[in-house]
Amino acid sequence: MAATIKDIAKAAGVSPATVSRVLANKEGFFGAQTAVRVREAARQLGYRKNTAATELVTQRSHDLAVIVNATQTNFANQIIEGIQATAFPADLNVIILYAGDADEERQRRALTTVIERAVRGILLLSVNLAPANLALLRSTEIPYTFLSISMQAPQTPAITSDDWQVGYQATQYLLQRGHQRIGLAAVDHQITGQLRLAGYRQALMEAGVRPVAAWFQAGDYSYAAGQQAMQAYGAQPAVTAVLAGSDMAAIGVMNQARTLGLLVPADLSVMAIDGTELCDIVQPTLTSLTQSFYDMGVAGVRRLLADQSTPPRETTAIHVVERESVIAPRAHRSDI
Amino acid sequence: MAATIKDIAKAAGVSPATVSRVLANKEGFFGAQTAVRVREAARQLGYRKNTAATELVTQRSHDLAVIVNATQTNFANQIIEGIQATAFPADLNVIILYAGDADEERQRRALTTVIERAVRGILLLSVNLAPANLALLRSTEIPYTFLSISMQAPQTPAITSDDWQVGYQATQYLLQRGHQRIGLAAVDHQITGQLRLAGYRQALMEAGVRPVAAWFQAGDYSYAAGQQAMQAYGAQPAVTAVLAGSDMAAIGVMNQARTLGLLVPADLSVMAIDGTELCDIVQPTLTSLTQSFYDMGVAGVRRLLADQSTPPRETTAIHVVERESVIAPRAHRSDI
DNA sequence: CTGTTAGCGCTTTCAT
DNA sequence: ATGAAAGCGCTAACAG
Repeated sequence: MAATIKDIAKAAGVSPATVSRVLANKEGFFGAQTAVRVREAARQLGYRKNTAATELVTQRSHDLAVIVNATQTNFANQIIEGIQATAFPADLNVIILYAGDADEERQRRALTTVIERAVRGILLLSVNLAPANLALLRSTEIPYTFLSISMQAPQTPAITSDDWQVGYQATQYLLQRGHQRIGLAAVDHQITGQLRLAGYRQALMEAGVRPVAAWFQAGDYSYAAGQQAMQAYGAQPAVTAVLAGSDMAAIGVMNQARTLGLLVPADLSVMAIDGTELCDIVQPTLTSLTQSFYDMGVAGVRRLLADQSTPPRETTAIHVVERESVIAPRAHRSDI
Repeated sequence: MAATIKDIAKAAGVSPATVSRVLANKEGFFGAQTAVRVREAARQLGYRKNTAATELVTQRSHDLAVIVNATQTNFANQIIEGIQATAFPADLNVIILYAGDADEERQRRALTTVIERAVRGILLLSVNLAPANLALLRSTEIPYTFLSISMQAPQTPAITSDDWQVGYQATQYLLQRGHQRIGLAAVDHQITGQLRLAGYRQALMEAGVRPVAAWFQAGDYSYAAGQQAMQAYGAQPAVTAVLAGSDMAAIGVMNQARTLGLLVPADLSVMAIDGTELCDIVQPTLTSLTQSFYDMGVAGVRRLLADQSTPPRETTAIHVVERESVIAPRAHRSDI
């Protein structure tokens, strides 16, 4: 069996309490030579702290849980980096659990695991929690925050981009480039997609463009959803530009367009929402409405650390990054 | 404060021991009606098990730790899926921790965290552990296995592809397609890269081709490394095909080739090692030496669960997936 | 500065 | 089938 503080106490000729104090670095509560003797004994015995015992008595964990959607969104890493960078100096360990976005049972297991561990806080990374699981989460005292997507339920704390503005500003950018017939592809019917759709419609209306139903092709932000949307637009698309719900979806749109014999951006402009490194490695590079994922992670940790009286919804910055996939539309038959 | 089994015991009119037995489902150690009463009381009080207490007394955790390289390799998800799928039925919770590949301090913290929690096993996902941290890991009784990359140190358990075969079979494939002057790009000088290089050289030699030093461009498997390698080959490359150390590196090679005015695969064939979904979404799609990442995850969990007497090194299957980026070389000036 | 004491919440003999 | 009691390894008053 592993060595305990009792063993160290015996070896160093002090009491367990003193060992505890030295090992926990309770400055000023032990003498210098005692410390040396204790630490030496600990080293010799290959002592490892027993976190379970500590947490049991202190009723406090040093862990921050991140629950991630299993359908790995490729921006999760950026958020996690932000989380780590902020948690580390605050002496918090970050533990990550995968949950299925669709799999309610896996969600429940992940939640139960971290709740029973009494973690310091829970960050939910683009996971759509089933109602029962949301209730479970709320039934605890553990602070939590959704990141990247928010829940329909009111008062659910979340840090996201302002998704209405995402739709609005991206569409505005395309309008400025001279597009009028603009498609919106692969955003869902949940709150995130709804807001983006609303912003998109508003931007069109303000420009005097009447949105056409067929310009909107809902989907689940995936590569396949992008492909399907483009398939629906067809080889002679009514739109001259497509705004896609994610980088992957945008790539799906581009590739499908190519399959249909269309050149991007010459025949069709494509704009992505997210702006991860994928935008830089595809050809042509993808112009994007870029989200501040790293900042979401930072803000998420800050919020859990802060007292919970802050407003529940918070947004992080967005901005357009121009790359190669958007140019002015060429004159169309109908425009001549 | 949260309810404990004592509170439930009082509410249900039984002893804490009985509550414990019911809640832990120790079949046959409690009566049917008692169980009902206990469970009802637990529900009413919103009882949550205290994992710290349980682990303290049972000296056993239900957690499996996965330590992941922070430089997020895009195949990590596949491995993690395999881990989850295997751990779940074995009643193990998977917790994931990010460590820096280069950052020794972050590695140490991640390791310490899981060691002090006395997790059931540790899976190291393509992380290159600093020597001191490897020693730390070995000093515990916790079973561990490296996944995807192995350590130089002998007797370090690892589940990887057979990297010599990776280099050998990929090169053989390119030779079969008619290439002779074949580049190897963006593999490192560690054990993984060395083995691939050795396999690559062997395949060339067997085909009667004398490897030229400049055909080998070492790197760190990254996109940038791929770009740099291609930059080194130049606009009139001596090679007709390049085998890249990862999917990202292969994309770096392709894009840089395009920048240099070369068409892939018409002017230059490119083959990737890994075979993740990236290969399918780039244009042209990337022919790859595909690794069985999901299986690595499965095998990793199996090994931790099994007794530790199995041979320390284990390999998973590899195979070539033909896509569009490799064709026969065109006749060269020098060939005419 | 250090030792003594009393648990944290749970499981697990050992009785009954 | 159930209860009493002991204790997992640690921390935190409280004395001194």
